[in-house]
Amino acid sequence: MRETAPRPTLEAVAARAGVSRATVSRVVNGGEGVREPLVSRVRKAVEELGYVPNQAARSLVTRRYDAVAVVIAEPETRVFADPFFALQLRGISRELTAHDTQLVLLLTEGREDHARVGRYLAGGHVDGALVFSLHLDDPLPGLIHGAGVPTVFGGRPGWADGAHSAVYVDSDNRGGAREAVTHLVGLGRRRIAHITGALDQTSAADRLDGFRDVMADADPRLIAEGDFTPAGGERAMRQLLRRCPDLDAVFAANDLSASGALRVLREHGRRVPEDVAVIGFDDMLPVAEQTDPPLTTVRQDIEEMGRLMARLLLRGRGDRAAEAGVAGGSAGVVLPTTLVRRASA
Amino acid sequence: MRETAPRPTLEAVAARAGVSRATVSRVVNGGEGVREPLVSRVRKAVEELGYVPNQAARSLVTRRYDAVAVVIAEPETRVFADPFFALQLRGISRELTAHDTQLVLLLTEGREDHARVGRYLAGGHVDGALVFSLHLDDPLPGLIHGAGVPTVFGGRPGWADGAHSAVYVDSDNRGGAREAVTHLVGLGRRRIAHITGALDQTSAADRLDGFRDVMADADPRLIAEGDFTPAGGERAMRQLLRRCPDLDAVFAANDLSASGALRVLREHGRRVPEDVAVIGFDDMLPVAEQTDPPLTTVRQDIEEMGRLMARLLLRGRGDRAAEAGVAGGSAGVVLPTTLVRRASA
DNA sequence: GTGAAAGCGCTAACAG
DNA sequence: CTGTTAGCGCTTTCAC
Repeated sequence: MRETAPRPTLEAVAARAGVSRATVSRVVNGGEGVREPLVSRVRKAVEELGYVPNQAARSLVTRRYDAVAVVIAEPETRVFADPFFALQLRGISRELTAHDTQLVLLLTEGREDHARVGRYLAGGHVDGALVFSLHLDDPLPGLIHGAGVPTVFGGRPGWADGAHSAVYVDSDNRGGAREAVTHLVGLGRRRIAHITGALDQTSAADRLDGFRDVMADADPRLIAEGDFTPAGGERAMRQLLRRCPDLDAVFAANDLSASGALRVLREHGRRVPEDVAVIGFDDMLPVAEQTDPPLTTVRQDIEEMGRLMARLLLRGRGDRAAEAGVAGGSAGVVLPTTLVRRASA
Repeated sequence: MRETAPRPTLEAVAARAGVSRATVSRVVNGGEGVREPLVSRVRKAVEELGYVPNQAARSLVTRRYDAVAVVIAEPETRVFADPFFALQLRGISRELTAHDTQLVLLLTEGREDHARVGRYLAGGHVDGALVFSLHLDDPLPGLIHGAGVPTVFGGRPGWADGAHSAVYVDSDNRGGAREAVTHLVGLGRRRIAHITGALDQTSAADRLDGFRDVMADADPRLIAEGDFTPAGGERAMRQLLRRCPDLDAVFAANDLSASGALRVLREHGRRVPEDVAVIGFDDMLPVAEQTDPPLTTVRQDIEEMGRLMARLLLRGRGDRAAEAGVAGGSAGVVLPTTLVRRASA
């Protein structure tokens, strides 16, 4: 990359407008306390020179960056192709933009990247971090902790040890699952199966808990482990049909696995919902509305979660990691879910 | 957001190691020209204090940022849910990471955001920009031009006026389309229709051109405008069936619209590929492999495109916008496509 | 090879 | 209200 063209400095603008650098600085930062003849002279000079403040210099003294990092761990490659993140990112982006704050996306693909991320966060680039902690054993939270940057987590973090406090935003996974299964029971279904998500993620674990809340004494063979993918859903569904051919309903941990399950059910000649009722989770429109039949599912407002994360961080509810040990106890915001009825259950 | 915890400075490390700031700086930046007793003393001090260089201060003097902006315009909301971007981003991210460079994602949702992006790019945050110019009339390229930052475009930019030169990476959209249609012809199909993409994007226009290359004298009613979405594909397919019930093949501008077309064909009792052969574009696995029947399609290596964009920028082939007017002529890299045969054609 | 000193572009007291 | 003066934390000549 070649050098960037030299840009005019405050000094240059000051000279051109015939004022001091301080005055230009004031005008550029809102113009408070500068009288009229000057303010427009300065504005004119800024315009003519195409002056844009150098953020590095500004941050050096203000210690503000007007930027927030979004950290996404991507151990499996599938993660980013998931519309889930796209939606959450959009929510975040919108909220940040409204606050004139930049979004810096940090993707990590493995442990090698952790150090880089830690350096970045500690190196004075951002005012805070939004972190998606995907897996229970993820070392990332610890690193971010060390960087001493205010942080909000997306989804309930996995470390239940209480050693850290954490601000996070999550959906009511357990409650949503409960509602789905209760709905199936209300439909008169008795042999209700569950296809789990990747159980090293809290969302999957919480949905399984919700299933168990309602089906306390369920046949353990009615629970098959999936991984949030259509392929995983297919695998799990085949397993279930083999183990319990008499099942009459399936609650899948997300819409993607539900779509896989639907495919297998069709393959086996089971009618949905007549023979087997199916409920998903997420209400990911491009999936849930396009399946055959359209999917009954538990909706979570993913974009709103993103927006909320950003809002919490910006409002200063972001947890200063350095103090985390002191406070103890987590401060989570849990968003409600709603059951969306379509044709599959 | 609360203040970030105070971090140790070079000064502190120097004091602790009993050397000057200059020496610490040298060690931190590779340790060239510092003798052994000192270098390890400094390393130790760095370690103990948890020192991380302040990038703002560093950039202020070096004028390097070790960061690259990725600018994505998102006029329609659908854009980001598209796996296309996810893949391209991953390619970019991987390449940048390999060069110890940060990825800063800038999402723009409308003209209001343009100024913000311009300021960001000009404000000294990044060494260059990767820009996805989605629409022909997008004002973004101009703005980025003004920021005077090296830039590589994703996809051939729409301004064909030759006023700007531009470095870009694109797929061989026209050639790929040609290959698809030629394949259909080879299959003995004679009434071949085309569902276009959003024609204000060069990729859609180029694919249409490729279609015409082979079907020079095609019945104009065999061309229906789509918009790269499944819904658009459905609409276009209905239109085509109404206008030309005798069609025996469809080339859709992407897999998503092909999936919509398949749905409509099934609805109308047309067998694929027996009655109507269908070919898509992209080879977006989650779509192309899951359709019924699996989709024959033109593959482009999207992730590689992203990687290549980053590589070009990093290698200094990035176009210094300030000089763009001088050079004239565009420097584009066009990646080959390959036809992937599945069941639909 | 190492340290001293200057200065990157900006903001924030502090005078006037 | 406006200008003057110090730095923010770092790299980089330039002497030693």
